[in-house]
Amino acid sequence: MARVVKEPAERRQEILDTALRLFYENGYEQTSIADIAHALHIAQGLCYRYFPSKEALFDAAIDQYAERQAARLQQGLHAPATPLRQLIAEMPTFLDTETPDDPAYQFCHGPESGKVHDRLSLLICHKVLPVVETRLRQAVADGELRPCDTEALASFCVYGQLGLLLDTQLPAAERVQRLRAFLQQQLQQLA
Amino acid sequence: MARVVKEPAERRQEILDTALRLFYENGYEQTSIADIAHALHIAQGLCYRYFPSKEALFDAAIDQYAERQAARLQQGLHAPATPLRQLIAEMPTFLDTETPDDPAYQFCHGPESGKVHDRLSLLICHKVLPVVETRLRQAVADGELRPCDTEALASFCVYGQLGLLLDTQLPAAERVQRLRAFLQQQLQQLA
Amino acid sequence: MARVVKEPAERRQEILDTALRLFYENGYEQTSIADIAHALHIAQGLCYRYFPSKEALFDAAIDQYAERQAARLQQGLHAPATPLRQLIAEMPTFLDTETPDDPAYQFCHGPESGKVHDRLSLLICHKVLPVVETRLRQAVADGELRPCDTEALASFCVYGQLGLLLDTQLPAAERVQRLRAFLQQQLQQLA
Amino acid sequence: MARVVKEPAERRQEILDTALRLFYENGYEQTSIADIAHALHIAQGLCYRYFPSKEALFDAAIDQYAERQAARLQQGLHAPATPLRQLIAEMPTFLDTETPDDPAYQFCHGPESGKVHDRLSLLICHKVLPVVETRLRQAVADGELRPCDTEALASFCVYGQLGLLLDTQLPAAERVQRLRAFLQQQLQQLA
DNA sequence: TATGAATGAGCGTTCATTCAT
DNA sequence: TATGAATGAACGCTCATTCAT
Repeated sequence: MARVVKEPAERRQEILDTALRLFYENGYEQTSIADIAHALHIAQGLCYRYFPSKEALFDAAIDQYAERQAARLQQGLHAPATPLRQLIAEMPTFLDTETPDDPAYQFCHGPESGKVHDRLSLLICHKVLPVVETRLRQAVADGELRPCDTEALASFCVYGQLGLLLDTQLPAAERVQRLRAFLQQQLQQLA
Repeated sequence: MARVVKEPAERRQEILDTALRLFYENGYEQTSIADIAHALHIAQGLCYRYFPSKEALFDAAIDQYAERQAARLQQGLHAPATPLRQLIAEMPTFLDTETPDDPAYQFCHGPESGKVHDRLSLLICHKVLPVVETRLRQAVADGELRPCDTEALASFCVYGQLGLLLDTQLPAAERVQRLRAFLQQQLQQLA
Repeated sequence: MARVVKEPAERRQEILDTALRLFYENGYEQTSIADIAHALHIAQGLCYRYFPSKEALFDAAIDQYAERQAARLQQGLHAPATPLRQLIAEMPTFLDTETPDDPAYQFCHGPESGKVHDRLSLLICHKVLPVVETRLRQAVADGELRPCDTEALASFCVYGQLGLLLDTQLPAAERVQRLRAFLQQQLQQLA
Repeated sequence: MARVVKEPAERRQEILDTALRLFYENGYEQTSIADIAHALHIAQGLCYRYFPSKEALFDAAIDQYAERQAARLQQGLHAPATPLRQLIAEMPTFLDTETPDDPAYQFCHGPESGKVHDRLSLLICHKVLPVVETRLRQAVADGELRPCDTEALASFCVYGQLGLLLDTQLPAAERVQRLRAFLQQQLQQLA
């Protein structure tokens, strides 16, 4: 086939993106390196110049995605002089988004392969947890929040969303709205 | 080899138990049907009389385990005339236990293969959620709790624990204690 | 399951009939002993009381069928004082039949699995060949036919039909009719 | 093992040739992909780069062989200005040959596994039939042959040989000779 | 005679990974 | 950097066959 040469960083990213998509849509086991290479129009061997194994590629792909979501949230939370109220209003967005262009959109609305979705959900929560806890601690320091077990509170704020978010029975919009309302109410009681 | 004939129900349960243990200890992919059969001293083919595929065996195994955990919790929650306070005090036990004999003990303290542990955690939460919500609704009806979005509250009570429970840095005992304290405090505010 | 006891001969025949049907419809490899036993509502092990192996069962099944077809033809050919003309008119019936009750009907009109159909066709021809040759030799003795290589003639009369009979493009009725017309014409030239 | 890289077309042909030989000698079921790969000194997996399944490999192998036999006959039949007499004299060669170097030699004289031989015989006849019919139609057009059901005639000329050819009792040379003599005599009557 | 749970060997197939080009 | 033919080990699964009941 026509040999196409690209910048290593670009190639690497291409592979990560396509791998994540396929793993997410079809599951880890049901996605072979051949599938990924085929979708990218590259040779199988090329994947191994960028990642030492399939497992490493998978880990890198979901890790990068989770990292991005955590970074997005961090930006929102650390905007200077943003009150906790704001935090509450924005919290659910780390898992969802209303703009279909956002890669997170796929996460909540696209086709999904249960197992990978589960893992990704937990990984994102895992990375988001310290971000939220830091903000909560700051809120306590600022007097916005009464002193409490901020780690536990962060755990409930972050992981507690999963029950509703993973409930595929409910319309996505409703899940988000109810989460916001609930969180807002709870946090006000802790002020 | 000496041929041992057993009641189908007994054989089936044997396979489920051993399969869950091996999947949990070594991971889904790292556990072959041959491993399971070998551990049971049975022929590989016998597994296929009881489960149509490895995937189906895995699903059945984790499903049964999660179901049992949910049933355990339900018993505790529906003891007649038990106040919500009690509920709070017992909640974390659906994922943990102090008695090493309990199968749940393994879950929190045994060796674990991350991916299966993740899936099992979410599955248990998934099955426990409606149980808790039902109890919360009853609490509202009894005047123990102010009216609120019980579904969201249940989601936070159940899934919210995962952040701390999955934090392998903390000693298991501490995780449970802090969760209880936190939940108790929260629910009292909602009374 | 309810234990049903039958006359050995009857059981054996049941097994042969069902085996032939399944082999014919699904192919030899695609038909397992379990399939046959299941269709008969008997235990797998029972097949092995009547036939030593799957291969033996298959051979017995197609052999019996072919034998029957040959016997049918022989009756027609050896009816006392039947002229060769009659023979010609009846010949194609060894592979086909117009009565749907006849087991041969299935052969030409039912669903079929190519490979078994091929084998069965050749086996029937193989068994029919000597029957036809004997009749041809008698025809020569009776002066109905000029002396010739009766074995070769029988080969062409019997196997020669396969080309048209196996042509699934043509309607079954047409195949038979054309074969009769052609054979009749040919044999008249040899008178 | 030392890795040997070949042109895909060459590899593919190697596999086809060896597969046909082993299938023919030992039968379809008795020949495993491992056997074929072993005989070729290649890895089993390589067979699956060229053929999607064992069945597909088998079909491709016998199909290619039958196609070649049909092509050989076609050349002989369509030599310009060759009279039908010639056709008759050459007909049997589509299934047999006197030169041991010819792959067809193996077919009639080599070791054989009944079932594969049967299938191959019928497949060759199937492919040869239209070739012969075309020639017969031309013969009618040329006035070499009286008008008749050329399709039926072709069927008898081609498939009719099988009875003698498959008669393993007779010496191969005798089968061929008698077939030629018989066909020649028959076709002359149709002139 | 009949059952059906159990065996165990084998097979087709897949696929992560390597390497000659 | 990139290709893709080739490897080879493993694995899921099937199934003819056996045997305790």
